[in-house]
Amino acid sequence: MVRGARKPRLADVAARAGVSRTTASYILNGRSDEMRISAEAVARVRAAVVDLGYRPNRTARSLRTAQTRTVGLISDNVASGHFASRMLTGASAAAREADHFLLIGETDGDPLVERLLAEQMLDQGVDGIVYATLRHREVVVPPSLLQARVVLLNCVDPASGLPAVVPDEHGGGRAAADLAARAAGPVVVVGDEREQGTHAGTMRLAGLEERLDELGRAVDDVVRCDWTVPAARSALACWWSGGGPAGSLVCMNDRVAMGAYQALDGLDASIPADVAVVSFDGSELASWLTPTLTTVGLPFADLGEAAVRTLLDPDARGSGTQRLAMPVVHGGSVPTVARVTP
Amino acid sequence: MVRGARKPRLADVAARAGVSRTTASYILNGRSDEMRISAEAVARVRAAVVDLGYRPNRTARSLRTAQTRTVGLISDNVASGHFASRMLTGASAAAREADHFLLIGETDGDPLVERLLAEQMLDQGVDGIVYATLRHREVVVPPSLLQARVVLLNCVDPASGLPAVVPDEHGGGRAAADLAARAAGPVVVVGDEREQGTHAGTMRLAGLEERLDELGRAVDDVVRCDWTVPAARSALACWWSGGGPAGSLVCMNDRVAMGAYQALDGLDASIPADVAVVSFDGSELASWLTPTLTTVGLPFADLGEAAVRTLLDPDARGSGTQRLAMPVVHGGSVPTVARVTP
DNA sequence: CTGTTAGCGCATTCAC
DNA sequence: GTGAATGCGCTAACAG
Repeated sequence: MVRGARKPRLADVAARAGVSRTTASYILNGRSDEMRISAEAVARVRAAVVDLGYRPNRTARSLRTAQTRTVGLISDNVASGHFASRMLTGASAAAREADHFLLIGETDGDPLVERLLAEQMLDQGVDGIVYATLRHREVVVPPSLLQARVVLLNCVDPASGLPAVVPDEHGGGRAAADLAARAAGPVVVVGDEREQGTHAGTMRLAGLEERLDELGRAVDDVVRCDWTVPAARSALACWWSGGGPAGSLVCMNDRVAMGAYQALDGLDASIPADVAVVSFDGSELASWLTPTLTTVGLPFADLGEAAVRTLLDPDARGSGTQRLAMPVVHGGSVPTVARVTP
Repeated sequence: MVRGARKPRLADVAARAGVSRTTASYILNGRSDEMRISAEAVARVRAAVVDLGYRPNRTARSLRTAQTRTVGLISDNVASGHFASRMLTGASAAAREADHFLLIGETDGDPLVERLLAEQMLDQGVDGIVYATLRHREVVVPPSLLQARVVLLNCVDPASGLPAVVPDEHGGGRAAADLAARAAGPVVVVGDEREQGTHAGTMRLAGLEERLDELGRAVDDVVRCDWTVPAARSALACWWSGGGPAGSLVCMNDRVAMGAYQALDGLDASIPADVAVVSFDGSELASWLTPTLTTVGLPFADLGEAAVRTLLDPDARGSGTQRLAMPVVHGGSVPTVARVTP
């Protein structure tokens, strides 16, 4: 690149290559074959691009094409979520793969900010918007959003019929059932399934019950408490002192499991010999506990990736709701199943 | 807004208000006074804007002004960091305050991706770039970045002299010393201060030693281990069995502290009666432990906010390195200081 | 196969 | 105080 020169324009490239701007434009947009441009012209243009250090001006291109190659992501609190923020990782990776950029904005749950953000993103001319939530739940997307292509991430809006990408909580519940069933004795759920209006709790519980039933087992009790460490700790300690012991604990998330560990620590029950513990989330916390926690993971990065892919996929209009599998993260909190080794 | 009509342009607004595009433009850009435009014209234009539902086309404006009102944030792994992702929250909030958007991209530490991302952001015409890292450390920013305004976030590049925003680890170390000194007995540091080439460890240790010295105390031992739960657990358990007990433990981060709790759990030492525990990070984990952990917090959201503010502040060219205070998050793991109540 | 031409929507200089 | 004219850099009809 010639130093000190101003930023080269397409016209400069064309001039240096001895072709017209049109020709140069076609070549740079990969339409040289279609337009049957001479190989020689192509070579000259490419050389000129390198010599001049030419980089297309995306703003100008956007003005012309009405496409910005950016996608917006509006969320309540995703970036603040200690674990859910991986949705951003996945989303930004998928965007980059498709030669797009990710614009993010957080509303902190404020509908006013939400509306503002949506309008501004629309003004900015994003090619689409991902509407994400920290917790898996039902939402009503602000009407102003609907001017753009929208994909829901970790939430659903039944009324709108918008495409959504969510974890398969029901399937996760079934997976948890298989894990919990490895231990004998009563299966006890820890955590209120109706926590903060999320879908997660009820769907996990439904899957759990369905699969347990198939296995000839059942949820024997539910210890209702908030999905936090201290709440789970005290609720479970209280429950334990007032009733029979459990064979396995199914915790609504990893923090609840941590609380359960702490409660069990004060009793004479050891994990997994006396009681098995399974939970949901797949956060790093699981690997910090002793024994490590077996947990049905939330595939946040994959969710974010799938959402952006769907958004950018031209023929994914009414693709409905994609439910991504929740992978089991194996730890030491459930008995290992004996395997037949030849 | 008239339904079914195409998106109104400035010309439409001007026509409806009976003025020229120029006049309308001045009014919308707040230059009506400067240009001494009649109040009546202003009112007519504003009314037309509302009637038509006019929204300026930012792409066109950008082409004209060579400003996109977007800032880029390139990081290694910030969005994946369970706690550091709050830098994004702060950064996006600060951007929005300044009527900008935040473009994010993650390199996962790959220099190639980094270069690509930088080039693309430059092409995109961002008004500036925040270069962030998950861990506080030294970096060498890719030269291609230097074409734009750059502010470093949670890292420094001594060679470049680029403005940076980082936590005040040294001050944090001093704060930890005051906390640790509340307990009698040896002060023991847990965690290798040279962990993964971060600045954090050495600076925290330096501040700790400096302040302890002022208090007539000292770091009596250092238990070197990775900054993870299992490493800290086993290292400390081993250290304890091989030497004298400690009066207070200063843990290099909250996970190390969790490991320390686990190690202490297996011994006869209770927190904080027998041993005080202080750590760094201020993550949520601190509130999950029993007793809750006293920790010197990393102000991630503030860091992100300050970085974008600095980037967008026209007269913050060579503002050097801003060190933001690490706020103490008080928990129950150190003895409370007796207070004189009247 | 290549060049001419005309906008995309806006900000701004310069006459009136 | 206002309006006509120009160009930001690019794409894409349309004509040669």
